[in-house]
Amino acid sequence: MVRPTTPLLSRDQILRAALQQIDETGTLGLPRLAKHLGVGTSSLYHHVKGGREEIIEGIRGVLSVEGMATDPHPGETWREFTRRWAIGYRATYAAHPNVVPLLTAQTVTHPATLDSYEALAEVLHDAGFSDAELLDAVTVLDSLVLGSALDADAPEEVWAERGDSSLARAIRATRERPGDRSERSFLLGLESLLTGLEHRRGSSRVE
Amino acid sequence: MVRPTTPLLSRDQILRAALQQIDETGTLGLPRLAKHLGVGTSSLYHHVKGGREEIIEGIRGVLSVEGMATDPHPGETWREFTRRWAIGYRATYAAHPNVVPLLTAQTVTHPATLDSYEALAEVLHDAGFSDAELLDAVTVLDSLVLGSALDADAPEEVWAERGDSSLARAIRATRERPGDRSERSFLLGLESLLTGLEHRRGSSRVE
DNA sequence: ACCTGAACACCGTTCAAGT
DNA sequence: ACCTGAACACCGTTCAAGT
Repeated sequence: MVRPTTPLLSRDQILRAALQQIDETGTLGLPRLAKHLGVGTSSLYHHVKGGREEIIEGIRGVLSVEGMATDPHPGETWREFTRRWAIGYRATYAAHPNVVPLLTAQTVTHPATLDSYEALAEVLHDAGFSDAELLDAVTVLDSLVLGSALDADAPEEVWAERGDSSLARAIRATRERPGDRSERSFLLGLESLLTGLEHRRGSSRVE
Repeated sequence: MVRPTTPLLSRDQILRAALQQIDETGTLGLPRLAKHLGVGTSSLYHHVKGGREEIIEGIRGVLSVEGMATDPHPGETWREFTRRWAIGYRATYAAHPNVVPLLTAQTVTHPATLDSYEALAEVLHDAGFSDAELLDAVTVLDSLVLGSALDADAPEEVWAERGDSSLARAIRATRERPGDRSERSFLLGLESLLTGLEHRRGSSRVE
């Protein structure tokens, strides 16, 4: 078959299959992906002209749409919105830990992702944060979220194998799913940051 | 020449050249690296048996030795040591932003890096942090540092091109080297975390 | 022990040919 | 517009051969 009457592929289908492959294997291989879709490798390029890079950026878009906050609820304070923004952002990436390293290796260009950052910036602006404060806030929140998503992925067996050490002992002492520890310390960090931001905003406020 | 009387290569030499190549080009290619060293690609494997992966892990080791704190100074409080640990850790990676994505893609196994985490854990333990608190502290600090190192790498032109937006406006309003913003918000976040940790330790202390 | 060159099994991307 | 198969220029890794 050369050109089917109804397309065998769609952009969305490719992104979904790619995400699944990354979740399952930790890597993205185009030949493997095409095979899984029952198609030749070069066929992918008809739906995703930018190739591998565009596929990864497309996945970022899918995840952003699914998990990142964009609109403040009525009556929501900046602190509530920011918390919701950060928690949603992190949860989405923590659910697909293997994609995070791929995403961090390339620049954010997807509109859905950028829109979500913009929404956070606007909420902070309306709450009275100055330009500089707002920039710091977005930056530091982004850092914590990304770092936490990477951490959620990190295996802790390395420590178990090290035998006697404070860290190994602490890990053994608090038996739980690694993901729980990662999430709990993220939430702890998030509240600390929110408090820190609130305090700083107060200190340089004009009105 | 088949086997020179004095070796053409050394492990250290390879790691250094690899780091330089990543700094300059953003990627690590073994054929390119070997060519730069004036040697065949397969020669690398005599000094670094684990190949590409071991080279990257070796770079992590070099950077850890150079920049991560391991021993508390006399009279240093846990907060002072933790601050120094985090700042050194981040500065080292921020100085080589291109290596960070490569490092986050693979598990930490280098002893020098693990030793540094262990040193932090011990300081916190001695300061009266419980196992659970200590684990949270190390995790959240690690997250912030890694996330900040990634952020330091992110170009902000993306925003400039977006025209009118709160974030773009804020970036234009605070003209400065991007690295400065990144470092400043890291320091802000760090102090917030330290305060948060101090507060939490107090709340669950026994003695 | 250390270097070489060839060989192996892969990559991602492009493109002419076909409907 | 959409799929194919061949072609291109790469990868990282292994290994026998050589000193």
